[in-house]
Amino acid sequence: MAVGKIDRALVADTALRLLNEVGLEGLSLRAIAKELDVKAPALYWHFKDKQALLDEMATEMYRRMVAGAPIEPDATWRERLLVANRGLRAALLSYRDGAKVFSGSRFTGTEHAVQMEENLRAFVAAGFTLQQAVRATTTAYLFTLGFVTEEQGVQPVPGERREGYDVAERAELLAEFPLSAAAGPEIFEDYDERFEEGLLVVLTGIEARYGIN
Amino acid sequence: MAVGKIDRALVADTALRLLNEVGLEGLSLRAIAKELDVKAPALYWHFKDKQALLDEMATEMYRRMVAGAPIEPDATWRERLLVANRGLRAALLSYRDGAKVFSGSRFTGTEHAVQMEENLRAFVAAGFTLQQAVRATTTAYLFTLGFVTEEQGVQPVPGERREGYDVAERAELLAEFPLSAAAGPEIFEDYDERFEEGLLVVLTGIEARYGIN
DNA sequence: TTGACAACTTAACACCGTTAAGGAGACTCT
DNA sequence: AGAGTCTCCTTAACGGTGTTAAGTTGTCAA
Repeated sequence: MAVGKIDRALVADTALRLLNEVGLEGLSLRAIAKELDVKAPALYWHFKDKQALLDEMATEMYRRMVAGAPIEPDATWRERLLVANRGLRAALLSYRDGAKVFSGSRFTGTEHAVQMEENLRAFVAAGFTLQQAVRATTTAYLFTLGFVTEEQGVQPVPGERREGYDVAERAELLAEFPLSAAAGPEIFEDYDERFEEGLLVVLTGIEARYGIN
Repeated sequence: MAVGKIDRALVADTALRLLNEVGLEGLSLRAIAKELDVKAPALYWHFKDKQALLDEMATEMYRRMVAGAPIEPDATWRERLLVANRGLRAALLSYRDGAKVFSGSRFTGTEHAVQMEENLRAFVAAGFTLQQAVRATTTAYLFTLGFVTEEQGVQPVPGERREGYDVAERAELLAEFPLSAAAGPEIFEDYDERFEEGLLVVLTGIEARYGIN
């Protein structure tokens, strides 16, 4: 594709684009290399192994999430958690298998700490202890990660559904379990609304447990 | 190893045992087959592909979780969520990469619905609508899944730590971000306590949001 | 005794991540 | 200008992967 010079950012960007077409399983170094008009071992000049490339992809996803969901400096802790977690979900959903790539990787560099520091400062200013601030934010973060992981397991890409997740068929199988059968739509549909609801539950819990306005 | 007949349950059990030695990455069909004194293609007689075997493994993990964390028939909804989620975490932690295997798979059969049905019934009896019941339980479930996924990313097996997660080293790198640096132990240590705390936040949120005693 | 079926083996395919060795081109130093 | 060095890439190869096709063995039934 591209003929110019290749660097880490270009590789990561290309890999992210390809990810949406082939999924994590199909994301081989040879496929990425072909997209860059290069042979697979060339990638080893820029990354020590495939995991390092995945780490860079996750970091880039995080960068785009921060850019796509900016937080106002005077936002309350509630607004911060809402914006950050909605933004995280949106960022993960914008790539096939985004949650898997993200949660299996670690950030490169320390860039991500900018946002983290600002958030912690705001929480502490709002009356949280540092410990409470970390626990509150990670509880919400881990819920979001779990949610999207599950969501993408059923719906790899918004709109298309993975086979074997037909709600009607499931209801037949679970005929002896009426409540479980009836719960089908509540488990495999309406992800947007259910995410909001779950996030709200977590925020409500944080407020009630830590007693901050 | 074993010389007698092989069936799905034995394969899944053997694979789970091997999982703890080699991790998900090292869990090849050839390795599993060797453990059973059989060649790899033999496994295709019992499972249509590797994912089907992983599904059976996840189902077996779930069975052991239910057996290891029994719920008293007259337990309150709070007790149910506590026991179920603590039990889930314990079950996932008892296998290397347990959370990844679990969340990447789907249950075989309908056996899991027994427990689900009983839980939903109890929640509805306690005053939840079915929708609220499902949302409450899945919110807690997804938090637990996210938590253990992250936990096992840092600590593949309780006690041993993955490289690159040294808290002191991390604090140096994040010298410009004092709060983030100080948050290190709160992010990478004390998983037991932090899980309890997060779970409590979720339960508190459920109670407050749905207004059930 | 023949035939069918279950449960396996052998051989092979296409693909994977990764390493070793080397080569083309640009840059620097004398 | 020439030699040397460094960057960035290629070619070739290694051992491994999931999976399929075809053939083999043993067991039970008609």
